[in-house]
Amino acid sequence: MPLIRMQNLLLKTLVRYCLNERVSKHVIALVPLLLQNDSYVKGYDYAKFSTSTGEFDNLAEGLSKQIQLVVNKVSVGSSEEEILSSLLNDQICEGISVSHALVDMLLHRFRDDWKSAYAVFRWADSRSCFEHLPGAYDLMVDILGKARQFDKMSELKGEMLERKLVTLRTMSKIMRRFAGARRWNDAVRTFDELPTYGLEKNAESMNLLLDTLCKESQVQMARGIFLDLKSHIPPTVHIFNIFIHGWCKIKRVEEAYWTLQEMKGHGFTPCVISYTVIIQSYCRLSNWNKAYELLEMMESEGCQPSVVTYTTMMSLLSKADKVEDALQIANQAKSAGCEFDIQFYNALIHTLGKAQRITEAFDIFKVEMPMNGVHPNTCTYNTLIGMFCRHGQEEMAFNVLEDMEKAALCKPDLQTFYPLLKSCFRLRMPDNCLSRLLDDMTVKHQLSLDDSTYSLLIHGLCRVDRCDWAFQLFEEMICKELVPRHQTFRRLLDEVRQKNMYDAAERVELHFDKFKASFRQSFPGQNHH
DNA sequence: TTAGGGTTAG
Repeated sequence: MPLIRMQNLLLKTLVRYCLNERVSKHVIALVPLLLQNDSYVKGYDYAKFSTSTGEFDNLAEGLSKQIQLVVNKVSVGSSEEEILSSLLNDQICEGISVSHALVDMLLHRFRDDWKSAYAVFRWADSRSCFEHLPGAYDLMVDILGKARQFDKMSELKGEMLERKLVTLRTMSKIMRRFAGARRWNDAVRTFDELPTYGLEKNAESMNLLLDTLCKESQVQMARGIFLDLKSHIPPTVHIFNIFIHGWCKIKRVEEAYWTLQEMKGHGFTPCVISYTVIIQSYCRLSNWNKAYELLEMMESEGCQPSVVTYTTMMSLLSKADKVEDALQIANQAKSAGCEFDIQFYNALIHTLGKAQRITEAFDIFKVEMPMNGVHPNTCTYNTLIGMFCRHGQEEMAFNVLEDMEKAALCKPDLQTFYPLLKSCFRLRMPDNCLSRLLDDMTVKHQLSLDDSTYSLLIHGLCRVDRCDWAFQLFEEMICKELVPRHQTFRRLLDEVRQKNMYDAAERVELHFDKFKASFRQSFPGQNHH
C-alpha cells in the first residue's frame, strides 16, 4: 500500500476512535494532518470541535467559510436542478477551490437533504480538476437511499461502474437501504448482480445480505436464501451468529438456542458472541433462570464469558431493579479475572448508584478507573451527574461537570445537562443559574437544544412563574421547526392566558391549531413529536 | 451497523 494511503487510513482510524470517544483535543491535533493529505474523513464531525489557538483554527475557519458560502446558495424547497444551477451560476462559488474535505463536510451537513447533497455533489464534479473519492460516492449513494430516491441511487451506481468505483461497501449500503425500505427483492437482486460489478458472491457478501435481512427482522427470509446458497458458498462461523441475532431480534430465542446446535452440526464451536446474544435475549424477556443457565453452560463448554457478557447481564438486571443480582455479576466478572473496560465501569457505577451506594460508585470513578488506566467518557460523567442529582447531591453533580470540562477527555452532550436543568427547577435556583447553564450548553459547548430539553424548560419555567421566558423558548423552538408536545402547548397556553399576555396567547394558539391535526393522528398517551 | 454491551426514557 502506498505510504500516503496507509497514513490516511491510520489517521482516519484514529479520528474515528477519537470521535467515538469524543476525545476532542486529540482530534484537533489530528485534523491538520488530515487536511494536509486531503484525506477522506468525517468532516462534519470535526467541524464541531473548536480550539482557541493553532493551525487547526485557520484550516477549519477557511473550510467553514467555504461551507457557509455554499450553504447560503442552497435554498430550501427548490429542486435539485435549481440548486445545482444556482451553484454553477454563482461567482462566489466559482471562486471556491473544491477539496475532498469540503465535499465531505457538505455531504454530511446535507445528509438528510438529498436535493442539496446531490446538487453539491454534481457541482463539485463539474470542476475539471476535481474527482470525487470513492468514499464520497458511497456517501452520496447512501444519502439517496436513505431518502428513498432509488432511481437516482441506481443511476449513480451505473456511473460508479463506468469509473470502476463500485465496491462491496457500496453494494452493502444499497442492500441496507433497500431492506430499510422493505424492498427485500431489490436487496436480494443487488446481491445477485454483484458479479456484474466485478464483485464476488462469496461468504463475505452473503453474510452482508443475510445480516441486512436479519437486522430488518427478516430472519426467515434470510434462512431461505441461506439454504439455497449453502451448497455453493461454504458457510463461515459468522453466519450462525447473524441468525442467532436475527432470531433474538424477533424475540424467538428458542430458535436462536436451536441455532447453537445447528452450528455444532456444521462443525463450528459456538463462540462468546453466540452465547452473549442469547443471554441478552433471555434477559430482555426476563427469563433470568435461562440466562444464568446459559452463562454456566458456556463456561462448562470451555467458552469464557467476556466483559461484554457480564456488562450485558449486569445492566439488564439493573434495569429490571435487580440491583443485588447485578452487583453479584460484577463480582463474578472480577473473580473470572475479566479486564474491565469503560462500558463495564459505566454499568457498574450506574448499578451502585441505583443501590444507593453513591460513595462506592464515586470511588470507582475516582480511584479504581484511574488505577486501571480506564478513561471516563461522556456516558461516565452523565451517569455520575444523573446519580448525584437523583440523590439530591447537586453540588457534587456540578463538581463532576467542572471536572469533565477541566479534564477535556470528552465533550458534554444534552444528556449531561438534563438532570442539572431539572434540579435547577426543583430547587428553585435563581434565574442566573439557569441562564448560566443554558449559556454553557449553547455557547460554550455548541449544543443545540432538542424537543425534550425545550419541554423540560418550558414546563419548568411555567412552574416557577416565568412564562415570559417560557414563551421566548417556545418561539425559538418553532423557529427551529421543532414541534412542541401537546401538553407543552396546553401548559404554556394556560399560563400566558392567566398572565393576560394576549399577544403570546394568540401566537401559541395559532401554532397549536396548525399542529392539532397531527396530534389527532397519534394515539392518546403517546408523546407528540 | 462488515457477528455482541453502556446514561434517563423526562
